[in-house]
Amino acid sequence: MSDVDRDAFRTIAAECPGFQARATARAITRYHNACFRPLGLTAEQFSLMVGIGAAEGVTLVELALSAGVDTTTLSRNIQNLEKRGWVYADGGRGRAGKRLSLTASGHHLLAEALPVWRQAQAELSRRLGNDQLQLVRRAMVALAVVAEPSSPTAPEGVEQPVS
Amino acid sequence: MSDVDRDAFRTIAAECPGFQARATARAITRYHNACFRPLGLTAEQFSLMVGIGAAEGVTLVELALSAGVDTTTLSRNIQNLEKRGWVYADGGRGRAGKRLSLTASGHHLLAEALPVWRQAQAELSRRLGNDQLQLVRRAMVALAVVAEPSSPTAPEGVEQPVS
DNA sequence: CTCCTAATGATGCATATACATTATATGGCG
DNA sequence: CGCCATATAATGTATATGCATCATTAGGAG
Repeated sequence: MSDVDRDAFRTIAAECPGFQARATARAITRYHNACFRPLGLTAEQFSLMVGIGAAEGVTLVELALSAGVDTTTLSRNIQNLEKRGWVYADGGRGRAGKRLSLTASGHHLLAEALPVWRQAQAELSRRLGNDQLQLVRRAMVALAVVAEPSSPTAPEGVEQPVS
Repeated sequence: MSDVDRDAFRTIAAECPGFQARATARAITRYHNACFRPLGLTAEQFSLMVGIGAAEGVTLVELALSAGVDTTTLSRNIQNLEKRGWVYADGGRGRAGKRLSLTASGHHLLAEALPVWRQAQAELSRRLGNDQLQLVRRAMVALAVVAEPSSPTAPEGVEQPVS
């Protein structure tokens, strides 16, 4: 192994936005998981329930698109929420789609989780500064957009779905 | 469900940095996975092998710390790389720690993956602009730092490990 | 020299993630 | 009215992730 290789590897480790995106997602997910743990809720479960509460009756496909998650992943995650009685699904296989809504139990739990999220958010804002927190969120939105395979300018070697 | 609740949920969905960090990490990981798929390599496997190649002989604990990943997660991910014959581990249980290095096979694979990564990186830079790409990476580093439980200013309810 | 503490690695369990594939139902066309 | 192409959900398989816990080993105290 030459020094050239080692330097190349160090450069990549320091510059790869994908590596950093994963590391950051892991860190903030651990943070939120710890916050929500007393409620028996994970960060991702909270996000999905918020997404459903924000648009009751949303279909599985719509929610998957807005969350940037594969429909098969969302299918299983929603099944978990259904098992716990927090989410109710109307409809199933077929063109109509599976329409999602919060149960009374789910709505109650989410009401308890809201102040927990607000405190966690306030703490992040205090540590990083509100301007910087908004800036990083918007920057991550922009990065996700250009990384999407459905972006109008796909990289070579990444096939576009024929529509 | 009142309109107040729905608006609150929409605000949270639009403002939560954790949700966006996960969505962005998923998107860019899908992008890199597609790039590395012809090599039989995942984005995370690439990142770990780059981390090992950048500091041969690094211990499992050190690599976990630099990658911001739990040691138990890294333990299993490294086992996967060992099974494939890309990584060699010297030492094991005990205070000495498990020292990691690339095998000849792993080094060869990584050499093939380097130009693939560079092209993917160049494509991202072209789409987002190099300044913006560097900005978002640095912003994510900052977010990860303040979200770490080991941060000097922990949020209430998140215990610090007694050292 | 022996024992014990602490650091380290691995495992059990649960959730999360996505590609490939299968199962199902529906809307439209003949 | 019946069939089928297509949209949708679910499942099989594999990787990734982390907490709680267990297993192992080395370093130090006595």
